[in-house]
Amino acid sequence: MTNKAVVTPFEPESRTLADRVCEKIVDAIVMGDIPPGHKISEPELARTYGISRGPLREAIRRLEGYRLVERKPHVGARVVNLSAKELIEIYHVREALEGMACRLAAENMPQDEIDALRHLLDEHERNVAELDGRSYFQKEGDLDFHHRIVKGSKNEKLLEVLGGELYHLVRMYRYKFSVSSSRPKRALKEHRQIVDAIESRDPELAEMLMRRHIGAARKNIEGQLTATTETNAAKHG
Amino acid sequence: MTNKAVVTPFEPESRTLADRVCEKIVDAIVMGDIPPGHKISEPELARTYGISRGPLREAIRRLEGYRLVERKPHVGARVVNLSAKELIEIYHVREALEGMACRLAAENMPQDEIDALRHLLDEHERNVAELDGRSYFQKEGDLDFHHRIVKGSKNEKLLEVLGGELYHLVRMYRYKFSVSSSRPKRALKEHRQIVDAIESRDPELAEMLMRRHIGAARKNIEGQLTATTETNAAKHG
DNA sequence: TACATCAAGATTGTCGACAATCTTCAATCT
DNA sequence: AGATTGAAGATTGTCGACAATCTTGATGTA
Repeated sequence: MTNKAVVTPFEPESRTLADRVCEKIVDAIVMGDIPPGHKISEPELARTYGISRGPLREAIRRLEGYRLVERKPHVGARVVNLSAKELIEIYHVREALEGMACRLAAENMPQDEIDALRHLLDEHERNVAELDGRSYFQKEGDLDFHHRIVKGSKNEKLLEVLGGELYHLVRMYRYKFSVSSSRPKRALKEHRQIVDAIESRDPELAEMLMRRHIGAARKNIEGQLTATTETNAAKHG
Repeated sequence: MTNKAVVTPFEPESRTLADRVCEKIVDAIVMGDIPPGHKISEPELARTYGISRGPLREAIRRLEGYRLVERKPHVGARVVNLSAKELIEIYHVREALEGMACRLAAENMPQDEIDALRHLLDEHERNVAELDGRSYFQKEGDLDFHHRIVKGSKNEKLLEVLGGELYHLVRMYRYKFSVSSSRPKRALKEHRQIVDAIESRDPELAEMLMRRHIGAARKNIEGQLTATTETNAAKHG
């Protein structure tokens, strides 16, 4: 698990212990260092990170808020197990929320942020050309694009919901399935269309394009999952 | 199986201390017993509820998850202050999420739940007729209607997001502004149209009607708020 | 008078220990 | 043998105390 404590020599660490430890555990879970379904033992993790159980419990409570772990009273916390059904559900939620975010961005996003978004897409295009897609940067870059649009909506609650409960789960799924955009060129084209709609200040079109974009990704995933399910059925049947 | 302690004699309070206290504080905040902006003092509340600071801090962490309080490190927690801007934001989020919920309900809601929903509306109609609207039952009943549709979508994540971060805030706003449906008859008619669309298994129409319904409520609120703002401006200007 | 400095008090963050509950596994009974 | 009961061990829930940080108000100076 790449322990990592011990050092941290020059760090004012103005934040609280729970803050830092929570961040570390989030990464460990998202990147699969702590596997899905794994028990979260308070004494063990407390030893691992060299802190007491108090701040650790605070961190675990936040993980629960991020929906990364599930807790049962007097039993403990386990890392969530990612089911295909839940992944589809998340994409439905994203379709609704990011569609609305895109609509609002077409109304509220400042021009300079739109320009920056275009530059980001140019950069992505270079990455896609160089690395032929399916790269780490492509994955995180896609999230960055979506995140900027949500910020551009100037709706704090949208940002809270998407960033609080959904963001980490989406990251986790991507690391697990490496599914991201298996069609990077198509996705990039759709991204450009979305920015065009935002810059044209056309909320209806912007929302529709974003919903199609996410809906297409969902259908793509549904296809992959049913395929693997059938494969497994063939194996075991 | 049937173990479950045989009888559950007089509330063994199988839940944890933090659970129960959290519930009490939620009600206290939502109903205005603890006013917006008020400081949440850990020692004070611990004395009030007769528990230690440990479980109380756990409860406060959950309140933070519900967005009912905001916490700053080394400073403490305060009850959120409800701004008009935030209320509008929440209605945008609801429009997106409940619109999607309604679409999915048109696809997945079982017939018996649709029937129950119709009965609920009949009951509401009686209440509206008797009490001439603006009653407590009307407020909670409206939330009940919306809640059932979200459950009917059979999408757990939708239920989590709406129930976890938004539900309590909406309740809180209603208690504070007593704004709810200032047009109960109109709202009831819209509710019936929505159920019709769901029963017709028409996802497009169902989503559109729900979005219009919530959008209308938002515009209604926007009107009231700008009106009061102007009044205040006139007063103080 | 207004502003900066600093000390006292209070509050939050952290820790270690005890109590309540759950899990495990061996012994017993049908 | 299979199921059931019970005790041992471990884990979570709860508590009280100490340390670190913030807030408040008084003091002194320009």
